[in-house]
Amino acid sequence: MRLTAQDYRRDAVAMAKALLGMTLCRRLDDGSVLRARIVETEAYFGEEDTACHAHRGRTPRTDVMYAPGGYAYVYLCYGMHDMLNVVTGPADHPEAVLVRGVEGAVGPGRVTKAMQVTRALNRENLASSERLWIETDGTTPRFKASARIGIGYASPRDQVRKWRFTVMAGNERKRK
DNA sequence: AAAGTGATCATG
DNA sequence: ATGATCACTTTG
Repeated sequence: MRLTAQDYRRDAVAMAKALLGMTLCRRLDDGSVLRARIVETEAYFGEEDTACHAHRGRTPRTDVMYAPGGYAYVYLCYGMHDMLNVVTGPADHPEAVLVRGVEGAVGPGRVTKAMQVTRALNRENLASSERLWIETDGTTPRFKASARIGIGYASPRDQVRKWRFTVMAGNERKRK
């Protein structure tokens, strides 16, 4: 079942957990569809989060994070890797979830490479797009929380927050 | 351990 | 216009 605009309005931390076990779907130009289960995510929460790209305010790049939840935020990192984020939360509060891993492609740059996601999909509407969307089957895996990766520029307090979530081996539970 | 790569943003 | 910095990956 495909996520609707409403589903993306939850806050980024809750959404980062909820996305685990969901299926990232990508329709290519030739009509074929790639699907992969999400196994690792990270939450970035507002201007108050010094790890968040929007912590210095709205810029051309971060503008999409100020949209209401349900859009893709894709940016280029280190000149070679596209990173896929899911914008979440209400309008004007910049929150997003970085998709760090899917089954068969763990690592944010590997996710986009495997799923053929590029900056051409920046600002894509995940609720209505025919090229990129997310589906849930109503189950949720066990997961663990840890510190986010690659945010040495953030304040010590924000570096320590356990906003990285990774699926663990174990039994799935029914999502409520 | 260190290079590789280019957009982005703050500075001048 | 210039330059530092980067939600990383691969190679040695």
